[in-house]
Amino acid sequence: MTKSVRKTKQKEVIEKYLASTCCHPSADTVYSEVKKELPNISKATVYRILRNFKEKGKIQEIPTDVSRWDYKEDPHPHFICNQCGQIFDIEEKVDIPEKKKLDVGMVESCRMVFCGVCKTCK
Amino acid sequence: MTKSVRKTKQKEVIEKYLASTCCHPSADTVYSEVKKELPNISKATVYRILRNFKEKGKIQEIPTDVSRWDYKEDPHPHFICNQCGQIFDIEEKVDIPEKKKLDVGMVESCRMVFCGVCKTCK
DNA sequence: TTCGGTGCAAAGCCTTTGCATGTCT
DNA sequence: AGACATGCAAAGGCTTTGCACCGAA
Repeated sequence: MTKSVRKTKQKEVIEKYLASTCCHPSADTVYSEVKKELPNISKATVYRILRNFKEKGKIQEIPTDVSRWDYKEDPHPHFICNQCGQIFDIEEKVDIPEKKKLDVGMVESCRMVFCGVCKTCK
Repeated sequence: MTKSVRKTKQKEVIEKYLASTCCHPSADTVYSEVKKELPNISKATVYRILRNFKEKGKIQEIPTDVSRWDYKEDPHPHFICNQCGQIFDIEEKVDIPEKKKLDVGMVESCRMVFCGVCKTCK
């Protein structure tokens, strides 16, 4: 694993793209988009940088079959539309038991995904 | 996709195993365990049957990197220990917004995974 | 007999890794 | 210069698919 201590064009462009979009891109989408600006970038680099960003807490991974990435530092739930497949951020308060004590142990983090049909599709 | 209308030894043994265990097995674990009783069963069959059970609502898929399977009909949160990797069922009430209306749309289902360190590991 | 289910092997997909080359500091 | 990051291709790991054979109804 890289230590990710140096500034590189690749990191810069990927971070810029993540910050600019609100479409919760997959690694593959990040790759295609960033490739427009850096035609020689490799998929491996995208994966490595996304992993790094995640470890730094700069982005969070949304657990779906295909991992998608969210440019937000604070963890929050997501809503996946069963019809169009789009992913939405949930801004509304929904009792996330961060730092909560459950019987089995202390909750340090929590991933929450809601599924349903979004307004547009309905 | 199979229509899953016939009783087969494979389905029977897999269901029996799922019902008997509380270890949230992965597809691969199901395969190894069931293989003891049905040495000729193939992995493809295990995957097909697990998918069927899920579609029937007989089991639920827990979203992790590797899918694991839970023999329960009612959806409930899970707790994954960061240390030993074990998965626990959360019995305690934690406001699951099933059938709840969010801004983006109507919630039909919800997947919730808590991470932390379990009592035993601590 | 019929058509769904199974086993096997191959293919698919997403992601990671090994290694030589390039490049920040 | 030296450690770290990247690109490329190959390998990995999990899951699905194609196809011929098997077997429940």
